[in-house]
Amino acid sequence: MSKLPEMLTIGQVAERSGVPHTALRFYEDRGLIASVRTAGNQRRYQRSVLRRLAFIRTAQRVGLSLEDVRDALAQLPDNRTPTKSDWERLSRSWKAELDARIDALYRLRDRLTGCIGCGCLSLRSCALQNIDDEQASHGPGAPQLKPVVEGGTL
Amino acid sequence: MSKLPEMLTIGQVAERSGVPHTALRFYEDRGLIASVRTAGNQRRYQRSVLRRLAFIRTAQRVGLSLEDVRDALAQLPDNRTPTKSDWERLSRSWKAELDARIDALYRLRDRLTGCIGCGCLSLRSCALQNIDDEQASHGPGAPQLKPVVEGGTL
DNA sequence: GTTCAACCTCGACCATGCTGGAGGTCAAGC
DNA sequence: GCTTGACCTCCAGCATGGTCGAGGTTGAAC
Repeated sequence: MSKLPEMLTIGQVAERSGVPHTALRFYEDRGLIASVRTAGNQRRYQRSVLRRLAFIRTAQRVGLSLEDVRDALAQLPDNRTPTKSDWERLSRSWKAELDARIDALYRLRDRLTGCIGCGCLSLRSCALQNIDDEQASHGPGAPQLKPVVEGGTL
Repeated sequence: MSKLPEMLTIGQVAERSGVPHTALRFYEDRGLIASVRTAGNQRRYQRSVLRRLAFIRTAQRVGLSLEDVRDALAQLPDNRTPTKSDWERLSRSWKAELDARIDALYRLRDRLTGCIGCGCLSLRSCALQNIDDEQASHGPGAPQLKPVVEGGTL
């Protein structure tokens, strides 16, 4: 019957998670993880931080920003075990994001693959031709976008 | 029978591609696109640059770095129409990269989704528990990685 | 009670992927 | 031949996602 939660030091978290201590402080700064402090001002982490970190790192590997991750994790309670509905909310919002990214990747890959099939020497009818659709809402810059990819060479 | 290739100015490329001229110079600097110069030192682009740009932007949106893109595009010839085998090489290398990313996204999503199913109140048997595998080779930092996610709260 | 690794803060610095401005040149239209 | 917008180079700056080091404190072991 452990009443004391057995907190982890930053060094232990770094070692166990594989995340450098510098990054741990950085994540804390950005609100992705939390710690409590000892009387001497040292960080102590709940074990649950390890799972959060695994989450963060995995999400980053697939191209999500720390801000995305922070927003998602913000839906989970800091101080209690997440309920099923906590999970459902997080999961739903992530799923949409992940689905969108998977979809974009598929389209990119399939277009490329399609180009092998079509030979791509005459691109006028090639699937790649319409790839431009993708940038319609891409960041700042010139307004947009007469779809002007004519047949020719890449 | 057009003998003159009808080159585009940087402003035209910016407008048609939606990529700001500042970014175009940046990409050229990094070797992702090429231009020729007029007698007066102004850039002129082949129309094919539009397709390269569409490619670059789409790839970026799915999380590939400019370096990745540059390496991939480097396999295409600058000065002639790509042959089928040029395309096949590019396509193969990209496909592997994209497949890997799609896979990572699927696993992340499915694990999350799986957690709804399992309730995730007792995580000891949850798929998320093993998510740590993913970071085994993740960048610099502490060596690695006793797999220490115990049952508990996220 | 001293030692010494591990911890703290703060600020500088790095890479990537750009944007924006200064100061000057080019080129097409009148 | 002059105007004017589009172009040029170079360099500073910004956001993100960190790392590194200086200078000081903590805490567990001896």
